[in-house]
Order: sequence, then C-alpha cells, then structure tokens
Amino acid sequence: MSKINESAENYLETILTLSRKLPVVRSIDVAHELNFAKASVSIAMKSLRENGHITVSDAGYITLTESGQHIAEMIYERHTILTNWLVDLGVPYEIASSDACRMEHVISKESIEAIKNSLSNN
Amino acid sequence: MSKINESAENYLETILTLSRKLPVVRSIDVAHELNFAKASVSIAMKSLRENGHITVSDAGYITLTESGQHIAEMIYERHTILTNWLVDLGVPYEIASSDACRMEHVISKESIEAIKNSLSNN
DNA sequence: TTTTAGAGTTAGCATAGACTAACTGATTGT
DNA sequence: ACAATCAGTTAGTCTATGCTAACTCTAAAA
Repeated sequence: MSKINESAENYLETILTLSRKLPVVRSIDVAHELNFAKASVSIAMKSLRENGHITVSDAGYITLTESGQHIAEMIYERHTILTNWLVDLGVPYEIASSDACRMEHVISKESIEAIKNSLSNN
Repeated sequence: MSKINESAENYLETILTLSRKLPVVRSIDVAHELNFAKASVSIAMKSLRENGHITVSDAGYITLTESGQHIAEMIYERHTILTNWLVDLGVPYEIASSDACRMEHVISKESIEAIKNSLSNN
C-alpha cells in the first residue's frame, strides 16, 4: 500500500477518467491517452498493482481499488477546481487544463480548499 | 546558453533573493538556503555556468548574467504573484509561499498573466 | 492452418536531480 | 609552523520516469 508520487497520481487520474469514457480500461488505453510507450505504462501498472492502488484482471482490465479510487478522485477534483478557476480568470480551456494537470500534484490541501471556497462564492 | 529546467530556475531564483540579503552569494549560501548538500549545488552551479546563466569569480562569488537575471526575475515575479493570490484567498503565508515555489515552475505565461490581472483589479 | 496484428512484459538505456564520501586548497587559531 | 575548519570539487550511488528493442501469447484474417 501507500507510496505515491506525482506520476502515479497521474496514472490513477487517467484510469479514472478513461473508466468514464470506455467500457473497460487496459494498459494500452492509458498509453494512448498519455502518449506514453506501452512499456512505460506496463511498468507503472505493475507498481500501482504492487502498491494496492489497482487490480488487473486476467483479461488485462484495470480497476481502481478503494485507495486508488480515493487518490484518483482527489486529483481529479483538484484538476477540476484549478481548471475552472483559471477559466474563470479568462485562460483558454486547453491551457487551463494543461496547467491544472501540472499544478494538481504540487498544491497543498489548504490552498486547494481556499480556491474551492472562492469558486463557490464568486 | 539556453537549456533551462525546473531545478535550474529554482537555483537562479535563490541566487537572486540571496543577492538581496547578502553582500555576496557563494555556493555554500545557496546550499544552506535550500538545505541541499554543497556537492549538489556545486554541480548545479557548474551547469548554470556552462549554460551562461551565472558567472563565478575566483573568490567563488556568484553573479547572474543577463539571461540568468532575466529568468530569476521572471520566476521571482511568478512566486510573488502566486503567493499573494493564495494569501488573498486566506492561505497562511508559509503554505502559500511553499506552494508558489512549486507552481511557479509549471504554470503557463497565460495563466500567470491572468492571475496578475485579477490581483490588480480586486 | 499459417500468418499477422494487438497487448503485455522484460531487459537495458538515458536523463534529471538529489545524496555521501573523500579529496584539494585556502584561511584561521594556537 | 601546524592543525583545524571552510568552501568547492569529483566520483560514485540512488530514485524517478521516461524510452526502444525484443520477446510472448492470444486472437483474428487469409
């Protein structure tokens, strides 16, 4: 369990968003989504599996465990908050989203909460 | 010249801020400021020197070149903007500043401009 | 049935960026 | 003068993360 880094967070978030678009999520889907080599994804999935954040069926279908789901949703929420906030400030969606993708892994709980609050009472 | 990465940006920013606090800036001062081993700083300074972002005197005094100064000021401005913005939202200064330190390297020109504008007409 | 394509894995490599240990050279204190 | 300290450097290590090349296995196509 545990042991989470920026890239792992990103993979988990990607698995979550893909699971909303696709009937099943495989390594290859993650690779295509992120434009990574499938070998890189294979290794990352192995590590996520070993750390208990995903399970992988015999058919290669990836499912988030409770901890994986938790992390993925947390990161996804951050992504949404940051993107909305930047878009509100007039930043084009594509740029806002790609900035959010990088900031979501480094911002503190406190700051995210503060932004979230400022969005609700705008 | 050129060739700049997140860690180099951070070193340049640190040299700039130290140069405002200290009569001269040496590698060891940077190491203390960042809590890095002096060997790590030595290697980083070598690279900054080779890329033309700093010069180092015989006595070991570090000076930013034009390009180094330019980058350092840009990052420092981002740091200030991000910190102020978070503090405005109610985030404690220490947290705001440390978040800014990580976000300043990954946010786009467009987003920083947008935040800057929102700060001026608040 | 034989070939081909798709998916996953492993081995080996590269870069970035930190670290410790050990050395050099200069300065300082006794 | 000599030892101790301080600053800088180099060598070698480690982790994180990406990559390509090459292999396996399965399923589909001819």
